[in-house]
Amino acid sequence: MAVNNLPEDLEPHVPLLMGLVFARLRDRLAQDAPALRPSQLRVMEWLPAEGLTITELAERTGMTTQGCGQFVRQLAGLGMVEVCPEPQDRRAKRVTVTDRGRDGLARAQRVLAACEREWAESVGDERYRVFREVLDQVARG
Amino acid sequence: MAVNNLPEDLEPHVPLLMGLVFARLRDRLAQDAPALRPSQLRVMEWLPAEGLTITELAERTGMTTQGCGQFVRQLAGLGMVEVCPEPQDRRAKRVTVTDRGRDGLARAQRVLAACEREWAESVGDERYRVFREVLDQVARG
DNA sequence: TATTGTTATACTCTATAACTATA
DNA sequence: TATAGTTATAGAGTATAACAATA
Repeated sequence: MAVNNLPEDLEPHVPLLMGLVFARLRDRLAQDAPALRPSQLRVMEWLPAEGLTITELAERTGMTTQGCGQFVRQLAGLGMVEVCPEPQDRRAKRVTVTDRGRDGLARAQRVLAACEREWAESVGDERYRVFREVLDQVARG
Repeated sequence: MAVNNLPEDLEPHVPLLMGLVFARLRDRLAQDAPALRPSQLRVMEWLPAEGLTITELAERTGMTTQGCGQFVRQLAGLGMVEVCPEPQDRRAKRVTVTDRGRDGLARAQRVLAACEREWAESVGDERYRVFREVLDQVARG
């Protein structure tokens, strides 16, 4: 359960509001695309078709290689990614998305897209477009 | 370290962008208002001057009473809140913010406000106003 | 030596279950 | 019997440190 009944007159700060949005998205994903948890999604999303090594994936996601390795093992156990030795460098491993993984990702992305469409309809397309642009600009610093 | 170099042409989804904003805020708070961690802030913020019982605070924050109790104990240990028995109901405890807690909160709120001012300046006041409104509307559902 | 990945360990942020004391 | 709070335990999502294998 997340906070839901914000006092009408309160002006909450940005992280509180974003936390509520996160909770809403988490619930929708758990409902409609439960095969991947949000944290797993966050890792999977960065894998291109040709795959990446664990170190490369860790860089993309902003995690340590250790943390990333743990997620890769988890995801491999779920059949979402495949881990193969790299012939060029026998230290490294190449992580690629499986069909199952692609399906899980696609489902999650459809859920997120549906949420965004609902929001845009609720607040107005033009206002939502501005929201999206500002969010992107602020996030990129 | 969080993801920072998003590919220029990529259109990332909302939770990814919000995650980046969160990371930015977390770093700023750790730098300029380190006395309270974000999760502690999230609990403290809901305490009015007259205080609340743990059960009431748990409702406000959307946590379980157990989780809330743990934060209250932590915060009491840091001198940020004071926990007194309720004379009317000897089962209950009243949690109130101390001077130290008020100071920590005020510092954190100043940091958040400064971030928002910077963002507004960067993207334009009117566009930031729309962003804030849409975020509020989406968060409240 | 530097890099890739693993193992071991630990910390934070919660949750659930079982309990105690009071109402 | 229901409610306020605590204790015990656990799981998710990371991190750091130390290591092994390879480059």
